[in-house]
Amino acid sequence: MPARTGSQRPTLEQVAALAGVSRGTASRVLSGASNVSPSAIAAVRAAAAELNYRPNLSARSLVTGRTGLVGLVVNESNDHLFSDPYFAEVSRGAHDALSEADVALVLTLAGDARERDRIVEIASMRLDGLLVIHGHSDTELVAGIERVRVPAVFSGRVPIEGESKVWYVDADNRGGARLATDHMLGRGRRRVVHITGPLDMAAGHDRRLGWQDALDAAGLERTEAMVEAGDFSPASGAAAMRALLERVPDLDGVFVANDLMALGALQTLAEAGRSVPDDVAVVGFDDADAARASTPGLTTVAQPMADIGRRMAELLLQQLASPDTDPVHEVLATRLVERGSA
Amino acid sequence: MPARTGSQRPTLEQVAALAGVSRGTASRVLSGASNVSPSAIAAVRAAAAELNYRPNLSARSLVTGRTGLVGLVVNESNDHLFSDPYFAEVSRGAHDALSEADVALVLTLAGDARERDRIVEIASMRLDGLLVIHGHSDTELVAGIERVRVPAVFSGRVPIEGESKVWYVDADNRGGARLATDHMLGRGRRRVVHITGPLDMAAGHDRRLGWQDALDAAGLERTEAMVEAGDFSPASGAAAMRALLERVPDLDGVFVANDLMALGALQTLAEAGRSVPDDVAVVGFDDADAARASTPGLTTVAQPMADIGRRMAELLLQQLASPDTDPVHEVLATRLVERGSA
DNA sequence: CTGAAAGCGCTTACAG
DNA sequence: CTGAAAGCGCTTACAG
Repeated sequence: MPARTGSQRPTLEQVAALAGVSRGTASRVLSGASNVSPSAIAAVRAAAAELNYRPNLSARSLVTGRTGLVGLVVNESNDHLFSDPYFAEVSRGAHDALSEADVALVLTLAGDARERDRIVEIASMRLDGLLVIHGHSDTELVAGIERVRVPAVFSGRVPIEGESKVWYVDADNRGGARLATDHMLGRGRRRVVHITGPLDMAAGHDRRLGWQDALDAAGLERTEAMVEAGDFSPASGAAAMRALLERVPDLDGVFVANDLMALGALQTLAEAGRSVPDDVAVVGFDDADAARASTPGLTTVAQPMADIGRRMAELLLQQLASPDTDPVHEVLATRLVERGSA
Repeated sequence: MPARTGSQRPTLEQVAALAGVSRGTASRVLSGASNVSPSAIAAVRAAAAELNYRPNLSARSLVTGRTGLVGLVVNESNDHLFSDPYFAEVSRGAHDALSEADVALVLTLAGDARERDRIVEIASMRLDGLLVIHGHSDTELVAGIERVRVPAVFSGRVPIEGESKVWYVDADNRGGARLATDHMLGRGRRRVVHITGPLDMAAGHDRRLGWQDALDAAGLERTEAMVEAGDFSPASGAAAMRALLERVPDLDGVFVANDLMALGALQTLAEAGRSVPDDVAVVGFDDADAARASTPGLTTVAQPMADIGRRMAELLLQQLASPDTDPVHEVLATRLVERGSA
């Protein structure tokens, strides 16, 4: 007798009995097999409806070896990441694509090393695969995933440099950053500095490269003094902007690696008496809600976040269907959203 | 043979064989039962470690009747809700409490009626219970949950008015709103208007009541013209602020039902040439990241979001352990966070 | 097209 | 304290 009270849910056995067929036939009907007679189909469907039958997924999993569960791994050692719209949108895209395949998303937060190990363990026990969001390039997690051989797709290129052996979907961060910087250069800015994201994340690393590309292509001077690192939080953006104003007093543009930091930078600029966009142009990245609410509105680079999630899910499903395929990598285009700040 | 390739994971049978005991005894050791000999414990643990044994959770669920899976229901028919920090923090709190009990969170997004039905269906098939976040007072969802008798705990009072038959954990929205409004009144403001959240959400409804409480207690005039509804988005906050400035030109304070809308209101005030806090005091609600990044910093009401999630999880676990208990309701305290805007 | 049967990997009274 | 056995609810070759 199950521990759970009131679990007198109808079983396939009862559906079959009511329909006057065997359990095997009932199973075939409900799983949509082709080799069943029309009369059996009708009888079983009617019986299932009458009893309000819902299959016991644990029983199904036990025999199929599939749980219909995919882990959504969020590396939130950094508090700000989790409230980042990126997480929300990518999750939504993944959720939608997975729902269509009757696969559910299990939320797994990887705060520290202990939790990361735990995720790999949980994955090996009850998950068909993993969707890994963002992830400060986490070599341990990648190693753990490879060790237990659980299918996985990452959001963002992994690893940051060198050949990738894992599946991933990424936005064209480098191209987007180039777009942002070119936009300012095209409007006459000549001293465009950069506030980076965490450089151990592909997004941080690549956006920096895009900024470099633009400056180099324009033949402008580019020094280390023109770059200051942030951690994607508003406070870090404000601090980085202060450092840059100190080091490069004649700056007239700043490409900030995300919107949250750009908001912080905007505040610092206001406090320093520099008007935006007249004195200094500012472009962020992400097209976050907050980018719309700032004064002036933040010009930013939008990435197709929901599409990234959707493609991640599709690639995982594909990987589940045919394991041992070579890793697939996809890069999705970004676009500039002009508002008032540049 | 299971469909999944490479699923030659060791079974309990193999662990038992290696340990030289029966499957039953191995099971007892691994589940921490007390009636096992020390030597059996040692042998089984060693064997499990050597084989790197991980229990098959589907098999366990099949006999226990418990899946160890709890659904996190997010009503995101409103886009902004999902990127709200509330979601992130509550989820994190719930996740942490649940992890300790080896229970995993399944993300379920309730975008439309169809998805809502689907959630109830999924719940009845594979979830032990439901944690429902925010939820525009969704009577259909509540009805569906009661119909399939799945244990659930809501964040936020349900229903908005009248006796509640469901379990919930809520922040003291009314008290917090009172705190916010009193703060402005205490500093000499006399015309404090209010931008509400969706009034079909307990948070929106109760925060409005708190604002009323404060004005009434101070014996100040309070009219319908002093209230404008928003939907928790920055844009709606900006629009509401415009309407209020029109109707109540001599306003000197505004209590905004959340920070995102407060940011929008701040922008409108700036465009209208009203300085904050000199001309108009502004207080938000949530203590969102963005509240720190604005200029001036937003004075706001913080609610213990992670604690709400944690308590929700604990109450659900309690409900699972002893079903048919009377519903429990918990209200957690809020506090004022002073920054520059009031 | 269908039924009978085996089996997925576990837990849990039951007897001893 | 332990083993043998039943059984959780499904799917899937297999034979017909």
